[in-house]
Amino acid sequence: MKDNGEKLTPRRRLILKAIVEAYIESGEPVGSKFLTQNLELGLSPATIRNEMSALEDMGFLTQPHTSAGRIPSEAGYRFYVNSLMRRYDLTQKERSELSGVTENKIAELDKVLERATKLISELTNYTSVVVKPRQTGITVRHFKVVPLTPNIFLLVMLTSTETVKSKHIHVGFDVDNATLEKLELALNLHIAGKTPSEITLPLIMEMEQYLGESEALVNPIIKSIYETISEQDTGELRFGGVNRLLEYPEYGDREQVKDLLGMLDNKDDFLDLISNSDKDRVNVLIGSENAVDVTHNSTLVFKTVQKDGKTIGAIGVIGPCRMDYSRVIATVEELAQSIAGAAGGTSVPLTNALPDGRNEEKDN
Amino acid sequence: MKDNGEKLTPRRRLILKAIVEAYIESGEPVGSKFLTQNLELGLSPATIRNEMSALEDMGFLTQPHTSAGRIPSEAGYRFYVNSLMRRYDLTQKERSELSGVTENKIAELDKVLERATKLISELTNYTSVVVKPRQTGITVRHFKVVPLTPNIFLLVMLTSTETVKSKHIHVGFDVDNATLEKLELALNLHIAGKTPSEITLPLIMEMEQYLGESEALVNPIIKSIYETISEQDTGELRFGGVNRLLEYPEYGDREQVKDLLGMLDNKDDFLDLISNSDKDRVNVLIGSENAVDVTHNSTLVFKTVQKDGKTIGAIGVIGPCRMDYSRVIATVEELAQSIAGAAGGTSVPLTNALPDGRNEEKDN
DNA sequence: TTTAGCACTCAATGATCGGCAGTGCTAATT
DNA sequence: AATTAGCACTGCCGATCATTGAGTGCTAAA
Repeated sequence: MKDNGEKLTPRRRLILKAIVEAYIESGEPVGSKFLTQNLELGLSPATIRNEMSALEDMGFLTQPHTSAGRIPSEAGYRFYVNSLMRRYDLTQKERSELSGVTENKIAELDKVLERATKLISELTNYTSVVVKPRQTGITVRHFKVVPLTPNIFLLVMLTSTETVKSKHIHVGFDVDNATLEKLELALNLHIAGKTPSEITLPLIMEMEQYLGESEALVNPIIKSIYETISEQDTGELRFGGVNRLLEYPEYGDREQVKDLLGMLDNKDDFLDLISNSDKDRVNVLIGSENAVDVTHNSTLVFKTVQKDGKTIGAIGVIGPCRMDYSRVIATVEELAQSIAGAAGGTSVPLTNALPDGRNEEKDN
Repeated sequence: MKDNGEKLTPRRRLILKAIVEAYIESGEPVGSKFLTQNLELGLSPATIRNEMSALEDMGFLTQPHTSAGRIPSEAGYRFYVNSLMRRYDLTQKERSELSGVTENKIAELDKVLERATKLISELTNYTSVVVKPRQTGITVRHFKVVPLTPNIFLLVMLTSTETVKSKHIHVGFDVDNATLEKLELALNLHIAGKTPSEITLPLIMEMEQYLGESEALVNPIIKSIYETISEQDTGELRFGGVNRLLEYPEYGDREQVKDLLGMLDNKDDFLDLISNSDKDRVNVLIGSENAVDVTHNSTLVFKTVQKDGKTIGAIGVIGPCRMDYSRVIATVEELAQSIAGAAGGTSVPLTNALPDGRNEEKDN
């Protein structure tokens, strides 16, 4: 059971690749007969069987039971993803759909991510996962105050994450517009650009002093600012196309689906996972490689979305280990880049996959 | 097979009620033996059997097969909900949790509804449904313009539905703050309060003229306004606690769950359903009473949320026909009222259920 | 090194068969 | 007239068992 994939004979690579791809497509264990028919080697089933047996010894394949064909083990998928997989070329149509996500320049992240959820799930036919990670050091960059009624006004905040939040502020007395303008000015002067820890008591008192008799405004406003920042801060996890999970026989077990869906509620593990991931490439976590318990029988493919060097989110796909890796990885990568804004133009390399399928090079 | 529920003997009502409640709790067909043990009538199984047979003839019960107990038919549930059910009294704890949804005066509808989704699903242990209906005649009540960079500014719009939307506007040239102030003024003067159909070409041209050399600003803005309004307009359908569906054996069929979840994508039927519903009470749609195909084996309990006489949303629960109606209805109603703002204080009557379970009155 | 041949294994399928929970009917009881 | 005891009947459920067939591992021959 040596797992040294480098020692793999070209022929074995070919066979492994064929098995993984056949299994990905059909979901049925792959037998020697099938391979002789669909692989253009002039080999008999017996030979294939020997090779398959060897691949099993090396840990790349397993047998569900003695008299069935082979299916890839996690190590098998891993080796496939790292070394065998041919990169899927997105069609023109797919490419344009993906870039369409950001087309009309809506810079609001939430909206973009929401569309991304839907699109990626449709294109891959798996359940999509979209994450907005927790963030620290968020500030309100700019304040606007909009009067509504004499004692209600709207506090509009543009945060450092480029999103706009607004809060209704109710106060116990009437406030005139002049006061509100003064308030707006004060907020932009004293509070804008400060992180919560920088908004200190002296600062608040200074504000109150400045506002004079309207100092009662300050308290609800500071509260709203905290709320806004912590809302932003919380992180978010959203799924799309959940019903697609149920298309795959590996999710026949109700419990598993239930647990997976339950992630929506306790999202912390997931957020940690994302924030500890490799920021530069598509991450592929196969089965138990995954740190989150409930996904031990699933594969998670995701990539963080970077903007100006900061992680503003992550998009990905969750599905059975038997997943169309090639297509999924290509799709996730393209979309992540499209969201990041193709401005930089530097093409990020795909995990370890070779670009053109010519993977059966002579080995050692 | 006369379905005339009024003709029901008090004893039969009692038996029907017991069967429905037992079945709701256990999910197993209810037999005569169980009833003699748990119902404090001094009756033998044989007598009960006769009565059950009669109830079946009237269409309130069915038998899954000859040698099983009875389960309620849709008509049975209906009669139960209309005439037999005792209203569930929320505990103090439940009540306070429900009212907590709106407690810190966050008037932003989206946020409230999102919390509602979660809460109602937790309290009832069914999947919750939250709807923001399509709306017509939406206007932007107030505009604010916030400069970001020389050629990007933020257009903040307060709509007639009390939500705040903002769009980044990119323009091909630099705009100074004075122009933006002028723009803001113009928007509030000419566009605020107008529905899309009232924003006519002459009006737009007037705006352009007023802005003079910055007329190029007008087009992207008008586009953003349309977008904002139509986003608001679209309606939204959200589920919460989807995994709870899988707890109930009636959703053992994968296809059914899949279709149900698929509703998230094509939400139109659902939105129609809500907008055609009774606005003043909790709607209970049992199985095929439901117009939407995929819910033919499910029950939908929902109530619209009114504010100032306008329907701003709907909340509800979806689950198997075998549902704890009493509790669900009470929860949905309480929450809908809590969201609407308990201000009015007029208690809306529950469908047709009598308030105190004394339903076994003498009949004709 | 490859391959043909063959015995072997085990999941899946389908038929058979009591057990059992609950019914409907009839006749006896109140 | 209403209720009940008795009893035969029905049909689901689970267990058992035989059959089938795809796929394997091994051995010996090419």
